[in-house]
Amino acid sequence: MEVEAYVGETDLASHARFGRTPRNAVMFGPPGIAYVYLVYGMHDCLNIVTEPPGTAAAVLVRAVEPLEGADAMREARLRRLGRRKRLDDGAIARDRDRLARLPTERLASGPGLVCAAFDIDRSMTGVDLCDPSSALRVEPRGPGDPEPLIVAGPRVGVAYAGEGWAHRPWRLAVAHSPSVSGPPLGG
DNA sequence: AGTTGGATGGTCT
DNA sequence: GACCATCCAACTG
Repeated sequence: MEVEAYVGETDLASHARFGRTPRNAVMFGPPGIAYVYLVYGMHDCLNIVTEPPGTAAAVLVRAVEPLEGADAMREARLRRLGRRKRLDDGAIARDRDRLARLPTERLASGPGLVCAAFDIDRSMTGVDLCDPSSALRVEPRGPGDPEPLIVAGPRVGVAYAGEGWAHRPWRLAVAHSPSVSGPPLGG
């Protein structure tokens, strides 16, 4: 499990840095709501709005450790790959084989991969992730589960934000989790 | 095992 | 018209 915090309009790494726009409007609303955007023309990324209305903060879900549903995640990722423009039968077979070999803990180990594995796209923006009846939701840790140790490091891919913001340790992950993305972080 | 570059389209100045 | 809160294949050694 791995997330990144984006703390408001003053955070020059955040989509909220331009103020309220059509894309980021949901960030200015109530917390617990999904904000899904498209990066690099092909990858969806899931955020959870985290602060009361008026404060445009959110958490980017960068990686998740699958506890169940691995087969469904493999199917969802294969379907998403199927939307690529060139798809001959050989390429599809190769994708299926690669996904079958991919360890379960790596099925959602990246922000784009989380959305591919859970079949999340921009149409999910606005969904209430705290409503137990939502198809997509977050749930509290089980009563028997121990509180995990959290490690922190700089956020990924935000060099454009400049010295003041780029290396703040707002990338957070469960220590020793097999399901994290990108560069290792301290701990 | 580490590096490089292509894919691909929405968003903002 | 530039820039991405990315992923993966195809190289190098």
